Amino acid sequence: MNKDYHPSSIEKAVQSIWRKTEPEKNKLLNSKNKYYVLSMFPYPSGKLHIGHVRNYTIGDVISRSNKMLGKNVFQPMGWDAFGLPAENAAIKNNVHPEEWTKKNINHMREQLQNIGILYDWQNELSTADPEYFHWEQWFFIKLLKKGLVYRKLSEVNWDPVDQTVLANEQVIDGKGWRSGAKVERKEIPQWFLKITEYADVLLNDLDKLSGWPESVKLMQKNWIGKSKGLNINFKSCNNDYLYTAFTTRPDTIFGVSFIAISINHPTAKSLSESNKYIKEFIKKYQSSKVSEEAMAKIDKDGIFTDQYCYHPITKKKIPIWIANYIVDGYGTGVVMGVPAHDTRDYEFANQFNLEITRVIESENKKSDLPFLDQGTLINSDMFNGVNSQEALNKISEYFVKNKLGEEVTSFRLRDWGISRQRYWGCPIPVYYLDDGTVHPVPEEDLPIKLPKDVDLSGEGNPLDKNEKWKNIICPRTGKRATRETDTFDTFFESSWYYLRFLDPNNKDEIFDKKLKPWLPVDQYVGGIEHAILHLLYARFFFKLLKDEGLVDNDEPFNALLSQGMVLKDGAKMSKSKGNTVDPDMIINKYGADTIRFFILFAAPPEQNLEWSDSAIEGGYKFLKRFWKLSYLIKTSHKNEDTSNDNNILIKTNNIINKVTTDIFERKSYNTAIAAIMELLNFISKNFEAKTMSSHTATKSIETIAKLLYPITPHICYAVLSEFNEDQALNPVWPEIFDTVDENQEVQIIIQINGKLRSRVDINTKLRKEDVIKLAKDDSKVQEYINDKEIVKLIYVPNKLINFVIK
RNA sequence: GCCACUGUGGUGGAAUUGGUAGACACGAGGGACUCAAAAUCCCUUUUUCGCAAGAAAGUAUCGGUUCGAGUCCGAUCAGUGGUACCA
Repeated sequence: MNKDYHPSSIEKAVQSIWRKTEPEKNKLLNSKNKYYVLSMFPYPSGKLHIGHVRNYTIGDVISRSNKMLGKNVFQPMGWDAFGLPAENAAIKNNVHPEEWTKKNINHMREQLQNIGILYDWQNELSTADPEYFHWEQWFFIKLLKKGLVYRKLSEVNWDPVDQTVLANEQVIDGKGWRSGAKVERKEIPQWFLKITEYADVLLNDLDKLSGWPESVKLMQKNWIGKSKGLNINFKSCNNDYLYTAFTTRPDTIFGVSFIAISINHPTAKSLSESNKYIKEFIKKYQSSKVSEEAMAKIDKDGIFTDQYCYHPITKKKIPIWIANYIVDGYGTGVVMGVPAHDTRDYEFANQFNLEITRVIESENKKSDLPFLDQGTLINSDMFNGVNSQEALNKISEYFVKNKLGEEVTSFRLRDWGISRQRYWGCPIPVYYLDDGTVHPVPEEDLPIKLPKDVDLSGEGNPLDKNEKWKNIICPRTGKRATRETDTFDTFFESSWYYLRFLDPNNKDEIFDKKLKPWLPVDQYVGGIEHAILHLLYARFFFKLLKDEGLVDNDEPFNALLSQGMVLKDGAKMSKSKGNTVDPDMIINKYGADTIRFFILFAAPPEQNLEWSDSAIEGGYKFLKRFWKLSYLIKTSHKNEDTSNDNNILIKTNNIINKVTTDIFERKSYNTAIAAIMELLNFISKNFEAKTMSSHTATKSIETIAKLLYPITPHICYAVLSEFNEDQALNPVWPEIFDTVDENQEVQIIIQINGKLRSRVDINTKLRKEDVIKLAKDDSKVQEYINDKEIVKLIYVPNKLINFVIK
């Protein structure tokens, strides 16, 4: 054993041993005791960043620790290879997206291997590989035939100069990132998947996910946003047109003082033809970004249409306004304005001097407007004095009975728009005949591959411009036809990759049904930023797969660890912000074990971690001390003094128990590491003071090597191979040692009126009365009690005594 | 704006079920070793007062519940993530 710790040579040697260990052939055919650990696969953006290292180290700790328990662990890795950055790189540096992506993948694979993550590399996949997206296209056609896919007009950010659709990220201050042109909203036909048909089951099945964080489930629940309410019809005063507004608060119906419609509402559009002010208003707000966030933050503006509709009960005339803050896709694009009881309506009404009528009174005292809670109805005709809860029912009944509206269940969730006007994505496998009809590509012609030779200038849609690829002959009729030039949203690929990981090279089917027992994923690990979209889409996709009979479970991910972000300068690390940290430099300087150790020690996995490189040295120092102590124990003369051994084993056992719960149950790696450090310090002191036998020292250092093995596997392999060579490659999780249980003394605290005043050591076997007597006799306590009366006494066994005195 | 989360020493964090706030580290200060440095080791390190024993204050802010609150409740402030075309 070398005296000094040389991580680079140790790590290289150990990694080469791991590589040489033959992967088990057809490992997945045996699913007994299976444990499927999945870390979210990366977008191959070029280099791994610290966020990746954190994610994959956590996944590896879970993998390796469960392997040490004897589980049959599967941990795959692959590449979410389609996406926008590849196209941006192509435009900027004139490299083909495929070439760029492949180069990145090769580099990042090497980086992952340098960190020492134990992946089943034989199951690697890339979503840009036609063998992968073949089955995505195949499945899409099944969904199309089932009627779960449809086309409709939908708004996008349009760059009028580059003649291209922009992602929200590419719109900066309302302008195109490349051209600088003012972005317009434009409606184009797009493909949608009917996720709303699954809204209820996606909501209800959240209850089955006991291994998920409550916060993620809550976010998904709120995102789906199921609400019961009323669609209320407001009849136009000019004609028979009905403005239908959805509300969850029919109890405020008497407070309606205006109707607001979106700038895309048919009425707004038709009025703009004859009214130049309305036309200008619409034009002004058509150039804002298409995002919920932008809409919600926009300064409210509106324009009166000069038209009215009737209040459905009072028949009063209500003005109709066009407002810039009404979202089209949500609800009906019509809002009934109740300023007294809605924040946004209140703001709008104040701005344009519209009537504000309070119709709900708070229970106790008068409260400020807008008043959002429920209460008692006032100014509401026959419903005065009724409370909100009751009024909701009564008013709904009234509306239904008089055919003025209907009860509806509404969801916030919208259908999933899956088409993108981009090159670097999976082609949508349909084509169009000249008569406009849409046809799926026959199964035997799949996969539809991307053409290599494309013009990636940043102007227009490369596939649409590629006449050679686009124009085809219909395989069924022999007529001229054109391919769909849209590609899939990249969330499409990441919605089912966990399935394909089981059988990535299968050329005949999406995966071999014999591998079904490996589902669902036992532990999924990934960033909290995916809490809603990716995880919801993947859950949805899994339900689609189930309905197709391809899988048997309800949910794809049994347990989820949603890891916090690694922030730099207070913000998410991303290439576009230029605040990434390259882990290579740290690995070169300190080794992979140090970076693994540090990243786990720095913060609990679920919390955000603000990166700073100053503290990493501490982890390195610890590993050096671990190495040095191992060396000393290995090489020093035998010591047969066993007098303190029992205490050392008791301490070791405590730490084994602590680390076991921290790693397997709490997933609290920072505290597990702190406990291991504490044990090393303790043993180190005793060993130097020669207060423990060599035999016990060996047992202790071996225990540390095993406890630390999932976290820093290279150094632990090297240490274990010195003490217990059989276990170096496949270590077994340590069990506690036999010890002599001595009478336990424990320190309890004594409080006077809840304030800590003294401590006493007691034997745990003492009776309550004796402990109290001991406490009362304490000199400090006597000083405080003096001749005061003890009003109350709190006794928590082995913890504390609290005297409440007067 | 809305939804979710977070806020504890100079810094990262610990306190697992409401019961000793600051474990374990980083940094800083002092010391040992050395010709010197690096490395290593030892001591101190929440703040204020005090030679000390000790006392008081203290977990973003304000308030509440409780014998007892970092932990529970209400309000406020700040930061982070998401907000449907970044992934």
